[in-house]
Amino acid sequence: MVKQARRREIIRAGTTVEQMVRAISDMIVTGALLPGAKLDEVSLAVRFDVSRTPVREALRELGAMGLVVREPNRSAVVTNVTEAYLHSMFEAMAELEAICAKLSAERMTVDERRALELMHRGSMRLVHAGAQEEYSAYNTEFHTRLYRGAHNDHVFEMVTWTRARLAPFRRAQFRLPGRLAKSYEEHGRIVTAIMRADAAAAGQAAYSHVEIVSDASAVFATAGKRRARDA
Amino acid sequence: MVKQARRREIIRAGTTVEQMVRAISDMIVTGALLPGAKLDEVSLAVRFDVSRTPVREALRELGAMGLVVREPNRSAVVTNVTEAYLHSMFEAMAELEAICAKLSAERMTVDERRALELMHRGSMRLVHAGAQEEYSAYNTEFHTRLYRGAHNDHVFEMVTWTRARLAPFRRAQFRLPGRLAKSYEEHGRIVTAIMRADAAAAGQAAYSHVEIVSDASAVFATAGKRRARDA
DNA sequence: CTTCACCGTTTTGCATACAGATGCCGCTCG
DNA sequence: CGAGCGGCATCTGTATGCAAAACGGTGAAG
Repeated sequence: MVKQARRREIIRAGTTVEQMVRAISDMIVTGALLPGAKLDEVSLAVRFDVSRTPVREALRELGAMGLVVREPNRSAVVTNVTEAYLHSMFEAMAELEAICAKLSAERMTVDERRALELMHRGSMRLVHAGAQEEYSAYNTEFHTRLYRGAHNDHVFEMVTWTRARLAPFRRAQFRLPGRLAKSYEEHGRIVTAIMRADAAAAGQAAYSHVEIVSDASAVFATAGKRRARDA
Repeated sequence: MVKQARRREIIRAGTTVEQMVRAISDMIVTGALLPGAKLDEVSLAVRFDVSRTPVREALRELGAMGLVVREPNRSAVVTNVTEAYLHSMFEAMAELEAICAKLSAERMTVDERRALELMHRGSMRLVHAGAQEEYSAYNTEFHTRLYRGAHNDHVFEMVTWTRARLAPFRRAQFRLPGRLAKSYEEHGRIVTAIMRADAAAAGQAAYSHVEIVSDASAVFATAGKRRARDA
């Protein structure tokens, strides 16, 4: 503890709360921290080389975002959800994607449309190569472009938030054989509708593109007995 | 400060963080705290009879909810938004209401449908009486029933969150003459569609029921010079 | 008259200390 | 042998103190 104080005088060490929030939420989203994992304040404080005070603030913020669950006098826990809630998130995601696609079809600038189409075409090779990692990156950018193209900041926030909460539960997305090609084809349908400014078609294509999976047994298995409580 | 410690031994005084979050967010939502108002930690600490630590946590949580804006080394400020962002929230609200109405038309139980219709009919008298306060309460319950009737918890969270953020900007809702009757009639259209399980009609009726108003000049006026900065 | 710089005051950010709550483990008693 | 209980270890919740950053006002220079 004294060491810490001394160190702060020399290097500007210690992380800010914002950085911690980012770091922890990244760990949750990427699956480094699985649903059900306990986040005790002291360990985190040591890990980030700060005192418990900023850690607590970060955890509270994560709690407000829904990434962790906090009960009084108990450690924060990476949020685990019931299958019903998971299903509701996927369904909501489909609706949000549909809204974004619809609005994108109506509002994207010429440049945005062109860029979307270009990127989409350019990544066809990833499908043939079966490059899962790279395709996943392309996929993220594709969807982000849709979200931005809607030109509605609040919708953007909602969809980003939902996507983050959903991320821990769909990590193995492109592992299944043929999923890449199917995804790419569905993207193509969305792109076509947007280029035609066909809002209804874009919305439908985007809605059906979201795989509404409520089976998270793999994740639930690792989370163990927490499962029942988070209802 | 010593006084505080002594007092805590006698009465269980001091508010919990959760209570403070509730209290402050209520003040923001009801308009007791106008957009642009500064929330300094010490004043709040005194007001709630706690130290700055829990106040800071409450403010951080409110920040994560979007009700206050926090910049480094600066007081938290009740969120003010640009007209563009305000517009995006209203538009998002319309989309969310449409989703809820659509899903309600598909999924409400018989009891839920009956209760909705009964409440709606029962409050016709409020329109004739011009009872703005009571109508406002009915209105809130009406919409909440729609949100619940969608049977989608994540959508419920999003719509509740959006409504809370929007609340400070539409307080004078039912003041305009004829607005009550118009609102009631629009509700009627939604109810009818839901009773018929006509999802598309319910969605459209709900969408057009949301008045997309992006003129918040009244609120902005009180917020003063903060207005320009919150972009 | 305006603008910029400097210094004291105020306020935030964080570390630390302490009190209360929770959970665990062994002990005792039935 | 099992169930209930007490005490200890651990962890959260909050108060407090200190350092650093921002704000405000005054004065001097242009």
